[in-house]
Amino acid sequence: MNIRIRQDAIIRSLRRNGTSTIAVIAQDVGASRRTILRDIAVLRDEGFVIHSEPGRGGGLYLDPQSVQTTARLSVAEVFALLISVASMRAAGILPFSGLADAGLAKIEKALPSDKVRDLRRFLDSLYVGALAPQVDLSDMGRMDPALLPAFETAFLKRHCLQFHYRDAKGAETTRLVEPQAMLILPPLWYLVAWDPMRQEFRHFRMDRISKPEYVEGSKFRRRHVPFEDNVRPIRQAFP
Amino acid sequence: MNIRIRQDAIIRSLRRNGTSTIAVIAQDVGASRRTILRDIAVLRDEGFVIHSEPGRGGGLYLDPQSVQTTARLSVAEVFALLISVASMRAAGILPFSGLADAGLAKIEKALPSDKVRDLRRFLDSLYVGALAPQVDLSDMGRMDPALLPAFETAFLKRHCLQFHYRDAKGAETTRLVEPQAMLILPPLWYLVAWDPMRQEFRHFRMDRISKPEYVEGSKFRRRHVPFEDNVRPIRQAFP
DNA sequence: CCTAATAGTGCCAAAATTTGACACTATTAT
DNA sequence: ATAATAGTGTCAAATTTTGGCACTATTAGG
Repeated sequence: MNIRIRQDAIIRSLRRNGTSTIAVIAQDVGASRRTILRDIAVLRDEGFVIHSEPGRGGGLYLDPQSVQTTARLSVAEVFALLISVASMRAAGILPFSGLADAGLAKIEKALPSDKVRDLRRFLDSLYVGALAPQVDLSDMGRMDPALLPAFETAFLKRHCLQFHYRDAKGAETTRLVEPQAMLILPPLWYLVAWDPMRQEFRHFRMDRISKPEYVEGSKFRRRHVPFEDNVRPIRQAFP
Repeated sequence: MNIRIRQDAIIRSLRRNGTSTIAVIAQDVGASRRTILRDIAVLRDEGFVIHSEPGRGGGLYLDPQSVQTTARLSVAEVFALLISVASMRAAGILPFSGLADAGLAKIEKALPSDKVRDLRRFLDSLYVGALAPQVDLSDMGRMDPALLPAFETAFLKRHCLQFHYRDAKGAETTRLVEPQAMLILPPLWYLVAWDPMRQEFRHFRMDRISKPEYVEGSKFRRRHVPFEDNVRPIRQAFP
């Protein structure tokens, strides 16, 4: 049995029975007494506080406060959580916001120091998404909110996006691009993307995009070109 | 060698070299090509985005956005985060809820399974019954819709905007700025603008702005400075 | 077109790690 | 004194991981 699953079973058994003995746990999870002892040593090492009493009538007891979790979150995930908690608190409707903050503080602290810069850089693409779903204003009139999911997916999975694009002269073409960021300059939304056909970054007005679909497993080599060096000035995006 | 340690070494190697090949990594960490390939499959499974190109001149590239963090959260903290995200989603106002969910799913997965059940049960009863109704979307408010026209004009005509701003401490100042974008983190709106006096980008909470008026014939050139180097982190925008 | 260099997969035997059994020590209640 | 418990050390057996090999697919260059 997978060690992870077995350790989970041990914790479960301890919690269920309150106090337990190694023999009982071994029976419970279907492993030998020796193995359970080894696993418990590991769990203690990982921060679980497991009290024990030797002797007749003795046993094990899991300190309930010591239940912790480790999870590896991507910067994007941390950010999504940040947005969520910050917005809720700002709205004054988040109970336990102190706890949520404490949790997030831990997560942020666990980010390697150079990732703080990454986090800021990531703002680019988030700027966009952060705004996206519910902006319900006459502003938004010019772009179809139904388009957004495909773009979100494309950003996050880093897939190519294919769509129909009607340019300023009304000519319609099919594009296959690698999305880099969303830029919102009310009332227009722009997709900033690498166009591999033309080998350059382009802005696409969202209200001129139709039938988007993301193409899994991009057949184009990814651009690792720093964003800021390659995006054409915003000015040019304005017709 | 321990698989965790080896995977860390692979990530380190990828980050150090930017682009790399399997053969080089294998040399680097002292394992066979086959093993590196297996490890990379696992890393991808765990959320690392590793791009690859076959063929002569091909190789691997670790997407910097997939940088991950490990943090130990107590059950209470996870709980608070769950409430936050679930409430936001229930109210339909959480952007990138997919990401937040993914993050929380990871956290939950790392919790003993009975805890997860407890959390879910509690959450279901909580957000349906208590939280969701409190989220009032009409409260998009906090910002006066009457302000928008002036801002729209400023954006479109690319004029400077002057307004009164009351900061977190209640102090009121007059600002003259060049609007760049609107950042919407419901229910708060932020104006992202270049402040020529202070020579930096600033966030202004819209609900703290009053008496806006645009100044025709801006004497300031519009800034196209990349966001990431100049915008203060969103977090700091929340007092 | 051909060749070299690369990512990726399937298979299997060898290598390494984990597990279980057993013998042991120390502690405690009856 | 005895029974029941936590905990440790050792070693062979069981299981998992690893490396080697043969393979396919893709790409760049000659």
